[in-house]
Amino acid sequence: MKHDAIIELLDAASIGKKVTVCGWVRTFRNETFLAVNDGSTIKNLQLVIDREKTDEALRKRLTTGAAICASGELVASKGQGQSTEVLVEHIEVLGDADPEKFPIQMKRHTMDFLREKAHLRFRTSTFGAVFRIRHGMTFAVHKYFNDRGFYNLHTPIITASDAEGAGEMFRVTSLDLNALPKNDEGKIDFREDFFGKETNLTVSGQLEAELGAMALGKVYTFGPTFRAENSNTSRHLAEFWMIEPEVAFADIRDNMDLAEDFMKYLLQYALDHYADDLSFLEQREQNEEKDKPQNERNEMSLTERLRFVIDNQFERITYTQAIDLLRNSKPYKKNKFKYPVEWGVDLQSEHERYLVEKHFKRPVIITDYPATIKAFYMRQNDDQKTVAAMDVLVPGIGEIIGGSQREERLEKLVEKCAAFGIPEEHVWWYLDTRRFGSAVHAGFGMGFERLIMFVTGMTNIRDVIPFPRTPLNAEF
RNA sequence: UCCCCUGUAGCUCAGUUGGUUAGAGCAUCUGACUGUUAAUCAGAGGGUCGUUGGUUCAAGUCCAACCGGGGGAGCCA
Repeated sequence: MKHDAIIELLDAASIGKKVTVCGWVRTFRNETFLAVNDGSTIKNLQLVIDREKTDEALRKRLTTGAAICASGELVASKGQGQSTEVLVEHIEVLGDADPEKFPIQMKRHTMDFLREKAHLRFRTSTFGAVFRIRHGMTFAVHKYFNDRGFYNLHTPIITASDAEGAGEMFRVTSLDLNALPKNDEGKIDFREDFFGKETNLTVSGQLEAELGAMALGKVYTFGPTFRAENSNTSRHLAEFWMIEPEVAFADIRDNMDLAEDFMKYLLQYALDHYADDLSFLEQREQNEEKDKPQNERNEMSLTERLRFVIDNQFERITYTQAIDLLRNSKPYKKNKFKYPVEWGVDLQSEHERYLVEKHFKRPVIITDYPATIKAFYMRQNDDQKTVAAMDVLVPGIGEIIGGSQREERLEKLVEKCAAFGIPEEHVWWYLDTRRFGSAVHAGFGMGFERLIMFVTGMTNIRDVIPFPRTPLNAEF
């Protein structure tokens, strides 16, 4: 069906043309003014319908949610709210939307309600904006890396590697769950399973990405990731998308530089290409915050926050410095923290929030954590106590990036495997990269949905992915 | 998994120390009006108060269990 995208028709340059518009009705005012949206932009196009020339039965079908196709001349609008409009000569209803039953109305809905209508929430301005931006960020991720000589690597989604310790895993099997084959010890005999061994959905593509980096130099993965944790928070999903660059001949400092530059690039890309959507989301956020007490509101607007991150250096401190800073902080001295602040214990949310939101008021990169609280593959520092790990924390969301310089020394890595109880025969292929032509390398994982939260100002991660997967929720 | 909050009309919410026939705005329907911007005006319909059980002369209101939703914590990205 040949038709014009609404985003093209809002431009005065198209005035005078005969145009055809297909889209969904947002409102129908005065039995004359039809606001139509086709997803090409957050803005609606106003169609002006001649009551005299349009029969009543047809007009009655122009209800919120209906799909229509109309043609006519694009003219400069006589009204105030828009620059152009279409004088409709012919209009057809492609799909009716029974107004008694269609749940999406032209007014404010709660995010809760729309989450239960995930199949229809795309029709709202908010979710239209969020998912246009999500697309833009996907594209920008690939563009950023491609422009800098990285290769996109498709790491496996089904994996037999269970050594990463990144969380509970979803099992993948083709066995008949009602008649599981057992071995002599009475345990499930995975030799009879599809792959002949236990397999799961991936919790990270990192280990495989490292293998690629040790030949291609700079690689990145961007794929779905699965965690079977019983997490019920506004920033966790059981199925989410993660970006994992991995770079050979790069140390922790290069890794931090990459993370910071990457984030700034993405935010700038959003500002450059999604100004209309961002300004709507900024307005939405301000409306939401009207009901909140002053101290819970954002000090800066959405676009101000994005610009602030772009224009300012990320704060870089070590874990040890963070501990010192926290122990000298007001809330610590006044006993406001619930959890202890001691060297060797992981930082709690309340501590990270204090550092990022109260003390520095900007993104913070914390490095060099105690080895005991970080993964086996992170490179041991010369102090023997800490590893070259880094977490990037941003206001409102917390950890958006986690990464490290990888342990490239075979003996050290073998020691770590033993210490973490990881059998060498499970990771022989990973260790091989350290046996043959090992080199300094580093990488990180960025939670894509957490990035989208930061860019759009949405406060629940379930509202930045089309169909969220969380405990007890796999509808749609 | 733990802590806190919550469940009343299609939606967003009121509902007093337990007390007649459970309300409002929006949406819907009917009518009016017609250059409107979430149009406006008038009228109408719309409820097993999440479920089950208990206390009571009497439960939307109090208690318990269960189910659903949200926020926070942990785990992490």
